[in-house]
Amino acid sequence: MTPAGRTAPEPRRRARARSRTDAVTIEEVARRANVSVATVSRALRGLPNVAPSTRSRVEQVARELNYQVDTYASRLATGRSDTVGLAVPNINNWYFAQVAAGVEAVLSAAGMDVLLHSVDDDSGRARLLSELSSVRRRLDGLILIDVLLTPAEIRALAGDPIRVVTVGQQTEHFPSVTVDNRRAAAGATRHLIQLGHRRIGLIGSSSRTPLPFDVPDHRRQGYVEALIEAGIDYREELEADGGFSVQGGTEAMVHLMTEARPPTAVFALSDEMAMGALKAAADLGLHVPGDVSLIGFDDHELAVVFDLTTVRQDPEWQGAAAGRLLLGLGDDHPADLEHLVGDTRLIVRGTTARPPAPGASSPGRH
Amino acid sequence: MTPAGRTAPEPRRRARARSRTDAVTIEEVARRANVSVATVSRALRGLPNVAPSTRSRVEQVARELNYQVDTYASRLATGRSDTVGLAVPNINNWYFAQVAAGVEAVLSAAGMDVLLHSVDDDSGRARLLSELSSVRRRLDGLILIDVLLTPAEIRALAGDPIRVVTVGQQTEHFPSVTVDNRRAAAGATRHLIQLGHRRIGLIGSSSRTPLPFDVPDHRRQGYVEALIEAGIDYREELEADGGFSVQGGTEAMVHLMTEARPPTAVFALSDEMAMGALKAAADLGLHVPGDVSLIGFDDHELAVVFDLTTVRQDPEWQGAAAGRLLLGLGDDHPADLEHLVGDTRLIVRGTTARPPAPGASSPGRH
DNA sequence: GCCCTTCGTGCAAGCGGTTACATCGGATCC
DNA sequence: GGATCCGATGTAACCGCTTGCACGAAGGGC
Repeated sequence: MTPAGRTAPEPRRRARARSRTDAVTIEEVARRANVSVATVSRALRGLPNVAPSTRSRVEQVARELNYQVDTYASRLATGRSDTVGLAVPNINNWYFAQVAAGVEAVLSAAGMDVLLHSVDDDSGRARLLSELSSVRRRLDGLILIDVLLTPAEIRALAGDPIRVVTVGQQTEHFPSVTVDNRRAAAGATRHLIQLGHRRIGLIGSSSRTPLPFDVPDHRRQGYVEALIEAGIDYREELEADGGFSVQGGTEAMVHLMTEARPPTAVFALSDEMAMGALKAAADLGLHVPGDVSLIGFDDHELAVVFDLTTVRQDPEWQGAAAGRLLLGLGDDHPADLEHLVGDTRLIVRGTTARPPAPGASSPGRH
Repeated sequence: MTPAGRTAPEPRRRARARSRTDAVTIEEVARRANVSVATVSRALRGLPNVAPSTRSRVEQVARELNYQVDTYASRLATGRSDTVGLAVPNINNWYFAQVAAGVEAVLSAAGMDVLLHSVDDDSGRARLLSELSSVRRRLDGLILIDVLLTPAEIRALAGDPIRVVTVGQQTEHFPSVTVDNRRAAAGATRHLIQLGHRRIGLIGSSSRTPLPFDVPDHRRQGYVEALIEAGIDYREELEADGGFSVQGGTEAMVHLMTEARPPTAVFALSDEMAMGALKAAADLGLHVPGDVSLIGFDDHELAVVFDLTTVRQDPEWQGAAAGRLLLGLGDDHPADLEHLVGDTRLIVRGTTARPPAPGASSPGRH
């Protein structure tokens, strides 16, 4: 009556429909090379203790048969996947695309697979959250570009053997690649101040998420810091939300420049917003920098075309650096927690100049 | 003496160092739910013939234990990977990033993994070639964006169960998503002709690869076609290579406009090249469209900022469409070989106008 | 010449699922 | 009421590769 009481069915061979190409297996290679599968495995992976003659024979056979290891079988057996996830808010954004390119180049050159994971604010974000645990089950590494993590997520990841590197955002838990946004933004703002501007607008992004999004926050801090340092009051009404998009930049600029007392200079926290602002200025009949100065952030490929003054950073390098960091994070290096900081540099072009008139920050137009 | 003659070693349990998190396995779930692993597998995957009460109990246990199937084990067992490769020349390019975004959105919403594979002209391309066979062993699908395939590669892929969809390029072997580049380009050229232009330059890209790269070729064909139709001779000296980059566009424009008899209008085969050309015009002190008209192709996000006349296409839609095509390519649908053609539309903005003077194509400047 | 290493290989036990087939109890049918 | 079905489960054979351990053949040391 117990299941164990059944007569043991004799082993049967099943003619399972091979779903993929009837690819050659390691067994086939072993047979043809007159060795065991173990030897084939060792020979092909360059492990020691394989006679040179045997190795070359196996390699020969493998080549002839066009044998390719089944990565999934291998991954199952080893527990390693040589796959890293690349989580990015949205790849169709200049900055993220650049970073992604850098990451991909380094990682795929190292023979790793890169799993692209778009984490749009809403649904994607929810997905990451829910998939994080499953993700851990198939990834060796994870590169997070400007992706915010909740404390719970951090805890979950930190307890795992998975290697995590963040770009843009920085936490104390994982190695990271960032730039000194605060300082760079302060520098940009100082540039405007030195030109004589006192009413300096800011096109940024109010984090709509409950999580702190470092990048705009830090840049904003730098902006405020430079103002204070120059004895200029920070004015809330000079700040507008551009949502880090071209369109948003246009809207924010229209908003700022149609106020009762518009700024004489505007700092957009990204070049794309700055370009949108340029459009707004044109629409409003304002000359840049004649009527209003404008400075961006990124040194987007097209910034030079707009002759846009900006703060240069090198996102592709950042991505590559993140990739290298991840690769360096061998099982031996127990998370050195390296925090790389990329360069930034003020690039003065043609969209910034002295304010329209001396004392332009006063309401009188004399 | 034969190996088989050895005394069979008794089964031993190995305390293998679990490389990943000691994740809960299906076995653990089975034990706690008092069922067999088979039942767990069936219950969790929603297969029929599982008692509702059993199913919910299993689901409950799985949730409590935070069980996640090991995708690699699953993939090995089923032979399916639910992973598709996304091969693109370089993601840090507006068009490709857009397409990639579309692909990613559709595919990951369908629960598929997207493996990013950059195929830069040189090394990356070589890699694709060599990896193609191995790729087949781990991918269910492959989306090729503007990637050229050699006949050998096509043959290799076509003989496989892998589903392939191409974007941009079109072959008779795989379903594809393209736009009618020839017609769209002819339309753009006609627009210039109708404005009165007779000397129309072209900023394109001479395929440096031995393979035919359809996109620029087709656009160029459309250009030539429109010229001929209007009785205008095609002149080789009015064509310059912009390499589909901003920088290249600038160089090409400089080249064209410093010729003895420069064109009165220029058609750049991509917006990015057009923007580069805009820069060149500015550098040369030429007014657009006063001195020279300019039309692009893409309707890049920033085209509106430049007030650039262009031909709109929707790369993100194309990517999404490719993703859907791939998903629809079920094992049941035996390659319907659908060829989708996306919309294009002339967007007239401010960079095109009548030529500087009637008969501007004549050398005299009266 | 004998014992101990070192090398080169083979054996077979996993890795964690999936699934063909067997089993079993209760509902259905004459 | 007994044969028949059918739905719910369990058993265990894979999937294809990696790897700890065993083992025989040389090579070395004394």
